[in-house]
Amino acid sequence: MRLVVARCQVDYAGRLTAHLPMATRVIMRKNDGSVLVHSDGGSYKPLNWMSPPCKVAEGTSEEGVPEWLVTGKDGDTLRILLEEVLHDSAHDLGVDPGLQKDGVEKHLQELLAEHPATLAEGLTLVRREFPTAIGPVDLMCRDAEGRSVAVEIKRRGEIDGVEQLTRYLELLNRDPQLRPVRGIFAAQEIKPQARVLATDRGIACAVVDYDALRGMDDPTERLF
Amino acid sequence: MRLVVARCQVDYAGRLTAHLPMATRVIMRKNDGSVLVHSDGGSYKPLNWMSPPCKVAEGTSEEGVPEWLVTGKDGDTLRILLEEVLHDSAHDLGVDPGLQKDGVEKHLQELLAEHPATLAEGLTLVRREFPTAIGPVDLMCRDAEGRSVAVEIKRRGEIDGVEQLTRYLELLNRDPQLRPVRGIFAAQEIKPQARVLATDRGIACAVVDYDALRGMDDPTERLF
DNA sequence: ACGTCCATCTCGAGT
DNA sequence: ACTCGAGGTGGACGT
Repeated sequence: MRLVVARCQVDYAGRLTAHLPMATRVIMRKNDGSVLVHSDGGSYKPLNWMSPPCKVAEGTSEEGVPEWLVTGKDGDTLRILLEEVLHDSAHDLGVDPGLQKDGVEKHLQELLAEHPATLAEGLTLVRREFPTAIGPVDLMCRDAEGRSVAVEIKRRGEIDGVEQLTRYLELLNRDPQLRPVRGIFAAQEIKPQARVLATDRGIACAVVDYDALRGMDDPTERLF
Repeated sequence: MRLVVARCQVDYAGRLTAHLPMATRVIMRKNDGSVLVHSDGGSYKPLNWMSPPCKVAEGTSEEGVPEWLVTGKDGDTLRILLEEVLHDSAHDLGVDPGLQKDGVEKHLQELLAEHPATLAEGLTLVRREFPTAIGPVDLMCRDAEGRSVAVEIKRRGEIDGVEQLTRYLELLNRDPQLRPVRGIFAAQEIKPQARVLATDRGIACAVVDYDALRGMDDPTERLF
C-alpha cells in the first residue's frame, strides 16, 4: 500500500470519460495495482479510481510532469498528472483476515421460517426457498385452512419487492396443485407506496420485529 | 484529511453488525468526520466505514488501548481499537473542484432520439422524457401507422427495466388520447430473463449498437 | 424532505 | 464463467 498526497489532475476513459481538474487529493495505490483518488469529502466512493486487475506505468508527461498511467482490463485508462507531491509513504499491510458479517435478509428468513405464525395466525412452513421457474420463493407456507401462502421477505419493503412477489404469485397460481396461492409481503419496514401497491394486488403486508424474533429464537441452536 | 496506518480491530453495528479482526490497515479520516478502513485489496469499497454526517470520539478502551468511537446518524457505531499506530499524518486538501462526467444512458437516449427508426421501421419521435404521473417515459414515439410507442432505454436491459416499462404502458393505455400504446425495450445488451418477461408481456426488445449510433451521429452538433 | 432511478456500481451466491 | 439479486448501496435529479 502506497499513500500519496499530491496536487494532481486525473482523467478517466472507459465506460465513460471523467475529468478531475488540478487540486490536492489523496491517492491510494494498493498492492494489486488498483488506484483510488480521494478528496476530503463525499462518501466512501473515490472521485476516480481503477479497479483490479490493472497495472500502473510511472512516466513523465510531455511537459515533464510526473505521470501515472493506469490501464485496466477493458482498455480503461486512468491518467494521473502529479504536479506536486506533498506526501509519499509505503506500508506493508499483509493479507487482511477479512470482514465477518452477521445477518440481514438471510437471518430474517431463518427466524421467520422458525416462527411463521408471527406473520399470520395459524401459518405453518412448507419450505424455505421454494423453487419456481423464475426463482425461489422465500417461504412457502400453508394457512390454518390448508391453503398455500407465498411469503416474500425483505429488510426494507419497497415497490420492487411487491413486483417480485406478484410475479411469483402469478406463476404459482397457474399450478392447479397449489392454487389458490395468496401472498404475504414481510419486512422490517414497509414503505407507504409499497403497501399501497401490495394492498391493491391483494397482498397482505407484515411488519416484522427483528429484535423480538431474535428474542423468540433459541440461542442454543446457533454458534454466535 | 488524516491518514493513519495501524494494527487495528474494527466493529460496526447498524443495519448489520460486522467485525474486523486485529490486522494492519489504512484508516482514512475525512474532514466531515467520515471514516474509511481500507485493506490492501478489494475494490474501492472500504472493509468498513462510516458515512457522513458522523462524529468521532477519541478515547481509551478498558484495556488502555486507544479507541475511536464513530457515531452515525441512525445510531450506527463504528469502533476502532488501535493496537499499534505505524503512521499518522494530516493533510489540508482544500475543497475539491469536483468531477466532470460525460456520457452513458443519457447520451444513448440522445442518440436514439435522433435516430428512432433504428428501433423500429418508420418510428418517429414525439418527445423525449415524456411526462407521466409515475415518471418520465424515455422516448415517446409514433409508428408508421400513427400509433403510440413508448420506449424505455437502459444500458443493460434487466428485469426491473421491463417492470418499469410495464408500469408506464399500464398507465399510458388508460389515456384514450394515446391508446393503444405499445412498448419497446431498448438496451445495449438485454438479459435473457428480461427478454422472456418482455416478450411475455408483448413488449418488443431492441438491442442498440452504441458505436454504430455514434457513427450516424453528426459530430458538428456537439462540442466534444 | 422524499421518491425514483442510474452506477466505471461492488459483492456474493448459485448454476 | 456467467447470471442474478442485494447493498450499511451512494449519488443525482425530480417533485
